[in-house]
Amino acid sequence: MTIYNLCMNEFEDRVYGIARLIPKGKVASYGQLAEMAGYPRMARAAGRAMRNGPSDEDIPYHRVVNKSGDLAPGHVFGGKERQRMILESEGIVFRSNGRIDMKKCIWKPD
DNA sequence: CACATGACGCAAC
DNA sequence: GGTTGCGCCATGT
Repeated sequence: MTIYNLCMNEFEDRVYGIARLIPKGKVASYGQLAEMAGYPRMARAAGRAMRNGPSDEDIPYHRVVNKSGDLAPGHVFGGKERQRMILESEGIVFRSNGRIDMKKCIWKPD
């Protein structure tokens, strides 16, 4: 166990705490979560955190997406169609290109 | 140690 | 709008 592991634990805990706050009908980007957690330029690590995260029902992993509005690679939520279904059922608006309308759906916390 | 890979993001074209 | 290349950081080989 190194100092780096400890920092990552802190980072991940913060990311999970923030992700939990994403309201239904909104989405947040990986970079956004990283920045809100106080670690800008850690978008990739945020993505990794989502992959390794605990199976906690309170953490809406499906609401965390790429900044350009595309979904997680197919092997995560049992297919992009699946993730899209979930998001659409929450009110997320998709564009004809199959990506989220980030203009409307990006989460802007107070 | 060098290199590749990935739920990323940005600038440049 | 789209593609490409590069920087980013943690991990894996």
